[in-house]
Amino acid sequence: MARKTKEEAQLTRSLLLDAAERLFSERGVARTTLNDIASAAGVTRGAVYWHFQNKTDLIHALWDQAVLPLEASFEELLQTMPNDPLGRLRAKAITVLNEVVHNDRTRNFMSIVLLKCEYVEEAGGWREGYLTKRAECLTEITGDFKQAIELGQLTDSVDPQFAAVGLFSIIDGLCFHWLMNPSLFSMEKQAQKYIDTYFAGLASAG
Amino acid sequence: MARKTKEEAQLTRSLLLDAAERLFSERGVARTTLNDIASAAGVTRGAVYWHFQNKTDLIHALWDQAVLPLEASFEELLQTMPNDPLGRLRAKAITVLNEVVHNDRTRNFMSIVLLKCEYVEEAGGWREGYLTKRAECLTEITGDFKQAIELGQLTDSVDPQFAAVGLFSIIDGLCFHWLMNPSLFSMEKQAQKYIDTYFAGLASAG
DNA sequence: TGACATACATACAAGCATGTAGGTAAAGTA
DNA sequence: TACTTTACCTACATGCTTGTATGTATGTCA
Repeated sequence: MARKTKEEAQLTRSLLLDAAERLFSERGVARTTLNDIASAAGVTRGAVYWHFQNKTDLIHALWDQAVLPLEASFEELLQTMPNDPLGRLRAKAITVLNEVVHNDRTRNFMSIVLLKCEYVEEAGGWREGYLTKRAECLTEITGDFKQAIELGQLTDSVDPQFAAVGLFSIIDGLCFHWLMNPSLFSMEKQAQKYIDTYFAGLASAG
Repeated sequence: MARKTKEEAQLTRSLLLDAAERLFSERGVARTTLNDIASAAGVTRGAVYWHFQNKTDLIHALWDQAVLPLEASFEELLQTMPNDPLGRLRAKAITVLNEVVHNDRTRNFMSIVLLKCEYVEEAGGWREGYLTKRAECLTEITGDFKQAIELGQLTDSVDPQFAAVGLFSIIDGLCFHWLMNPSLFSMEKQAQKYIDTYFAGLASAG
C-alpha cells in the first residue's frame, strides 16, 4: 500500500481518535483493543503505533481533542457576560449538561470519563492528567464564585471552594445518572432546574 | 494440601471476597486478575473457580456483600424516625457520605462502583444488576420525598422524582470527587452542609 | 531525478489471563 | 472403616493483546 500525503496522514490520525472515542464509549477502555480501533478506522495497528506511542498516549490525545469544544464555549460565555459571574456559572453548567445530550463528542467523552474507564494510579497513567485538569476547572469555578461574592451576588457566608465543589459534583452526578440510564429523567428539560435549585440553596445559605 | 472443613471453606470464600474488594479498589476491576485475588487470599485460582463461576460471578457476590451494611443502617433510620421522611432522607444521605469516609468496606465499594470499573452492556455483565439496584434505591428515595410532600415538609410544587434524582446525583457526585481526590475537601465536615444546601434549594422551589 | 523520509502494513515473539481437566488428601458419612 | 464428596492445587491448552522489527511503496525535497 502506498504512502499518504501529510494531510491524509492527519486524517488517519483523526479517524483513529474518532474510532477510539466511539469504541471506548461503547465497550469501555479496557475492553477495547488497539486492533479494534485500527480496524474501525480502516487501518492496521501499524498506523496506531505510528501516530501514538501506545494506548495511554492515545487516550491523552483523545482528552486534548475532546475538551476543546467545552473550553471554547466557556471562553465564549466569559465574553458574553463579563460582569455576571453567577450567571456565567449557571450558563456554563447548563451548557455542559446540554452538550452531553446534544453533542456526540461531549457525550462520548463524558461517558468514557464517568462510566467507561478505571482510575488507577500507575506510572504513565492518565489519572494524573485528569486530576490536574479537574483541579484547573475547579479553580476556575471557584474564581467565579469568589467574584460573585465580591459583587454581592451571593452572601459572603458562602465559601467559594465549597460552592464550587458542590456545583462540580452535581454536574458530574447528573451526567453519571443520565448516561447510566437516559430514560431516568429528561436532562434537557430539567438541567437548568437542577442548577437553579442548587443556586437557590446557596443563596439561602447559613 | 488438605481439605478444609465447611467453616474453613466459608472463610476462604470470605477471604477471596475481601481480597477482591481491596484489589479492585486499588488496581481497578479490569487490571485485577483472578490470580492476584487468589494470591492475596493465600490460595490459588482453583479456590476461586471452586467458589465462583468466574470473575463476573465474583463481582455479583461482592456486590451483595457490600450493599448489606448500607441497607441495614437505612432500615435502622426508618425505624428511628418513622414520621419524618425529610429528616430520614437527610440522615440517609449523610450516613452514606460518612460511611464512605469511615467504613473501609463502603469506601472500597463506592470506589469500585464510581472509579474502578467500566459499565459496558454485555451478556452476563453486571451493569444490568447495578441498574436494577439503583432503580430500587431511587424508588425508595422518591417514596420518601412523596411522603415529605404529603406531610407538608415540602411544597407540592416539588416533583419527588426530580428531587430524588437530584439527591442521588449529589451524593454520587460528591463521592466521585472525594474518592478521586480526598484532599480536595473534607467530606466529614461538609457532607451535611451540602445536603442541607440542596434541601434548602428544594424548599425555596419554584 | 535520485536519495531520503514518511506512513503505514505485515510478521513475529512473548507474556498473560482464562478456562478446564485431572490429581489429591482430608472431611464427612453410612 | 470404607466409601464418597469436598475443597482445593497443579498442569496444560488456548486465545488474545501488546510491542517491536522489518518490509515497502510512495511523497518530498534538493
